[in-house]
Amino acid sequence: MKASPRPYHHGSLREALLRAGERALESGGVPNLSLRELSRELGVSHTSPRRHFADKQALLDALALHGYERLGAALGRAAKDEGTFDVRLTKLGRAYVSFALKHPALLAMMSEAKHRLDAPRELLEASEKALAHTLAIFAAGQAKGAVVAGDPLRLALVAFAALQGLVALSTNGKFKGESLDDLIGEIVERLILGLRPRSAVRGRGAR
Amino acid sequence: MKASPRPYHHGSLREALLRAGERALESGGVPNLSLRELSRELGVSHTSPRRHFADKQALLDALALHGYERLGAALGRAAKDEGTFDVRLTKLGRAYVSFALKHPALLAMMSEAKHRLDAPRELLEASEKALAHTLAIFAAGQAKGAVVAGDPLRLALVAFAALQGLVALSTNGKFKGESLDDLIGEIVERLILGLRPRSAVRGRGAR
DNA sequence: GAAACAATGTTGTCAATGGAAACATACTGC
DNA sequence: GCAGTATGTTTCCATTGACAACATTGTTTC
Repeated sequence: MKASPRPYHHGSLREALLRAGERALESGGVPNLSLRELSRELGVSHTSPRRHFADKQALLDALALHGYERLGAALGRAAKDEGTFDVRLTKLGRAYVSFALKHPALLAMMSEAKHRLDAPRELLEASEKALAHTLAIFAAGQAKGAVVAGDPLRLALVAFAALQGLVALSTNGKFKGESLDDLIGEIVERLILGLRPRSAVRGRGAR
Repeated sequence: MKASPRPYHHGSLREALLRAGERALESGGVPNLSLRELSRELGVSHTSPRRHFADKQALLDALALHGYERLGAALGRAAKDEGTFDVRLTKLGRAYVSFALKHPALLAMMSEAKHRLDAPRELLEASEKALAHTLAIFAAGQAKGAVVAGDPLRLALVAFAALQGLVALSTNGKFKGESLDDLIGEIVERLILGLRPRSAVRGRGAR
């Protein structure tokens, strides 16, 4: 179990803090994550985390970064360059929701951390990789003529908005008996239909 | 300015706490809202809020409730029974985003509060009223044949997901030069197109 | 191999916070 | 007027994040 045979006092406090921190985060959100409580769990003094993370936010940022790396990897696997646009986008959506269901509190914190004014550059970079996968799917879809023309970034944002909302709903859990799996399918399907190329596109709606 | 001429010690501490609390919330999120800080601002002792709100969460719940009432009213005005389905849905979307831009931290907190396991019943009821407006628009749209058939609740959830995502994006603020106003139009337009009735609907996508 | 050095962890301390109990004051209804 | 209640105060406690000074362990250099 122990990755390192205990090179130092504790061994690998930093990783242990990340593990325990994520556990605490998932069971009660950010306010439930206490540096002192983590220290107690790990059997170290209450200031030792400071050696690895300048403050609580630094630990959260590190957790968020790790989260984005895993999310990016999961989306990357799901969005592999195979199949039609519809299939790829559906798989991407399912992967996103799957991650959200497994790590709801982490994902919420990730989003918060990214939106902070002084968010670390690495975090922003990692979060953009997720969008990059979506972007690639759209570019490929346009090349095949499966998606309406236009700035792929803009279209990806449309899809991203829907996925984000999907996640918000899925974290909610139950929809009065609705099957989440079916709901994902329906949302992505509607999204795909709305993105199909058309001869004439109606006006932009009310102004 | 002062609503009541000062009937008691402070006058209307409860309302003052709500006002000051929302201000604090909008400038720094939940962790920035300190009961003691509020008390200082209002010139009362640090435990007086307890007479009106059992704990910090109770104050947050009250703020969230008030927020949902205002949001519901705004959506209700926007979704008035006039115009086509497209126009109504677009107006609803714009109203939602407008609210999100005016009260970003409040809206985020509202969502959190609603998802808490022990969220007060009133809060859930108030939040469902917002969805109710969307639902009404869909029911009317189906009656006119502007929307594909199906459970209106389910379809409203699809739209709600997209709007929720729209809000998540809009709170972000800037999209590398994209105009938010145009983006709203585009998202709602795509949503509408995807919801149009069709003769044959393709499969649900990858499983 | 020993001394300088850096990395890691500890002890002690502080201010701020949320929360609780006991007490004081101002309004209200009778 | 007077009892009762709503509102606000004073005092106190445990927890938390953060900081400084110190101790210990491992590494590097001669």
